[in-house]
Amino acid sequence: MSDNQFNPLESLAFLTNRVGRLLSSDIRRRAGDDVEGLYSTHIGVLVDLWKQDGLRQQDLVTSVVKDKGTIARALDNLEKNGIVVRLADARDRRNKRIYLTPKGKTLKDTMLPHALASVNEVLEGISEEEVAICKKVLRRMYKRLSHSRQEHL
Amino acid sequence: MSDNQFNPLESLAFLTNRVGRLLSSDIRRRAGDDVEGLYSTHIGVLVDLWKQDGLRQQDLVTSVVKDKGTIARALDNLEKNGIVVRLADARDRRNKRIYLTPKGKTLKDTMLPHALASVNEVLEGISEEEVAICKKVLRRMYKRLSHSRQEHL
DNA sequence: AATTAGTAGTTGCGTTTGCAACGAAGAACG
DNA sequence: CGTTCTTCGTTGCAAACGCAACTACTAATT
Repeated sequence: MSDNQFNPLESLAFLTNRVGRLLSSDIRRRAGDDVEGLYSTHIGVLVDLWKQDGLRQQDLVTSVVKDKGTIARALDNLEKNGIVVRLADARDRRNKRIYLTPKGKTLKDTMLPHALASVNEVLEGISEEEVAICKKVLRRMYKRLSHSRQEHL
Repeated sequence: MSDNQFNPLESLAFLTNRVGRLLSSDIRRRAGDDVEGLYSTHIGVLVDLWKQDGLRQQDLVTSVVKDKGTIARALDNLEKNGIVVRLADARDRRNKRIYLTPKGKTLKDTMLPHALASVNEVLEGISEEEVAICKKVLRRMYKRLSHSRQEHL
């Protein structure tokens, strides 16, 4: 059996899966006590919120690519720990807006360095062009997959 | 807050995570009834076995990048469904070798086309060179992360 | 205005997951 | 040999996950 038959699969479907999981756990390992009780879903949510505060819960579902229920419970957890608050949108009360508390904003300063250190160390020696191309390919895959996903729901 | 601060993170740690998950579920969606009861871990295990039959259980743990227990239970499931068998290695009876049954080998023919179709469709319009670079970067990341992971266990 | 359809979020349920503690088998050392 | 150390696999447990059913609210149609 030829290995070539598997290369696209092996290299992309499963490599992305595995690299993604390893990166998350590497970041957690580095952050250690700083992220006590925070798991990869929480970190994913926080990264989005650090980027833009006040997102709707549904935005997080789309972006983190997990189930509504999973996100709802992750937010329960973050809210219970005083890291975010949920506020109903005045214009459309179906929506809830998620805001970082001061504690949530502080967490950014403690965690982000670990996350950046992890990524930088892993990418050391790889040229910026190559990294840029890799990102571009992944972004494209992401875009198409999330479209075709919505079509089939 | 500058977005640049997030780019490496957003693009790699989380993109890989999300693309990986989307790809798995896309493959499952395409395969439909053919993969009744098979989840992403099972598919990951099977892809490895299709590539090389008779792997040790530990090899799968390393390659699929999940916990020992997770793999043990995934194999319980696959064995119960008559897709693989576990045989103790005669030379070192701590090891168990995992072999595909005829049913497991047949499954390859039904599932692999779906998996390949998914990947090919998602990559359409992206040049082979770019895909190759993307793979190279991911492989490198994978290698480093799995090393640093073992060091810290 | 009333009915219908659609969207956002919550909750119950069964499965999967990672962690940690355990047992079994071999390796290394005296 | 016998003891200790390591490696591979299993199992208990609690947390996280996806799915599906449900509620609350809004939009569209009549």
